[in-house]
Amino acid sequence: MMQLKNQVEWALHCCSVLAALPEGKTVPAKVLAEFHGVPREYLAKAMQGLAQAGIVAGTLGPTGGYRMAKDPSDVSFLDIVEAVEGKKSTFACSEIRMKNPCMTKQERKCVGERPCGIAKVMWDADEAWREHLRGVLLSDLVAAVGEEVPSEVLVKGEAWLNDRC
Amino acid sequence: MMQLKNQVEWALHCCSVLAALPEGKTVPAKVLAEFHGVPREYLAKAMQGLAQAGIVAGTLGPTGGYRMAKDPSDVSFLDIVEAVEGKKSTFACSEIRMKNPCMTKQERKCVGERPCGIAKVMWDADEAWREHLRGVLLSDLVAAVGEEVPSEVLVKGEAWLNDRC
DNA sequence: CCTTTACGGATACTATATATCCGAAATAGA
DNA sequence: TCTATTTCGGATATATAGTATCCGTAAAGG
Ligand code: SF4
Ligand code: SF4
Repeated sequence: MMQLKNQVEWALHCCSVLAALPEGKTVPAKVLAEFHGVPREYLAKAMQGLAQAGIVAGTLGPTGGYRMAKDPSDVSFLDIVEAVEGKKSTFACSEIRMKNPCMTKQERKCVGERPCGIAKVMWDADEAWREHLRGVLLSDLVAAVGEEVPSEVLVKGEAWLNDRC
Repeated sequence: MMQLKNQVEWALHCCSVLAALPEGKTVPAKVLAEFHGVPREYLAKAMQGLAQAGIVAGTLGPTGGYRMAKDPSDVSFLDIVEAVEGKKSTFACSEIRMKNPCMTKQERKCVGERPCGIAKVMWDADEAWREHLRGVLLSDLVAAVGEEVPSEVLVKGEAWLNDRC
């Protein structure tokens, strides 16, 4: 099916929340999970991925939780996606040419050294995908949310968060 | 892991073989599988996908097999990829906003009707990927193979195919 | 008539995604 | 100091999708 894990969607949403937070404030995974209606333990794994990538920072203890580790204008969609999904190409080449029964060992080696037309096209397509995600920043998302979501809803959400962390 | 099925690679290779074939000639799935060193029955499923998409045509009976159903300059990489992989977007949106506990039913509906910033970015990235694959034709691949692969290897492969169909 | 082929459905096996659980270390507050 | 809370990493279980095989049917050629 070639689908991104659902953790990617969650991570993007969580980042958009954290990026809009006042300086110094932290939100624990438990609250983020309840806010988005997703399983706490599994979301925690995604947050750990973001933390390892240096996008968010987790602080321990009561009053602990997550906050942004970078400026939102310095984090791209690609950074977030790759932090939880990994950086592997969508096209896995199994070096099928090497199995061709009508080539000698030497010919296999020769062909194997040359760049492959098929793989190049597929990898370039991946790169076009990444390039598009690289071009959109977390700050853009925050701005879009500010415009698209009614302010009363934003205020209510903020109050809800303040209420539990 | 977000990877294309290996059938995609096989399908691309098979198409590059079929597209280089002399007019009227057909190659059965059994031979294509042996030529690429992949399981026959599973490759057959991919070929059926290509046939359903109208890219190749299968003919029954002895001396039967597959041939191109379209001109190679009229078939894009995207056509082949989508024929075996499907057309679904890599980003599946689970309408997470609807689960937010601090919104009323009415507000959920309102937000749900507006275009979503996150989904739009992800879908646009997919479209950039598709656009790149749309731009490369099967005829381009055939030409590249003709240039990259030593002619003696091509001749040997042709002879190998002639030998069994 | 017999063989070969594509085709479609059913089935088994394997890898990945999804989800949960636990113990350890850190930290804030009583 | 003690307790509660949190992140973190590893281990484990379950569900789903990818991989692979099998079989019966229909069509076509020799
Ligand atoms: S020809 Fe290209 S796509 Fe095929 S196996 Fe080789 S490198 Fe991979
Ligand atoms: S906000 Fe966008 S990405 Fe998130 S659930 Fe809604 S449509 Fe999907």
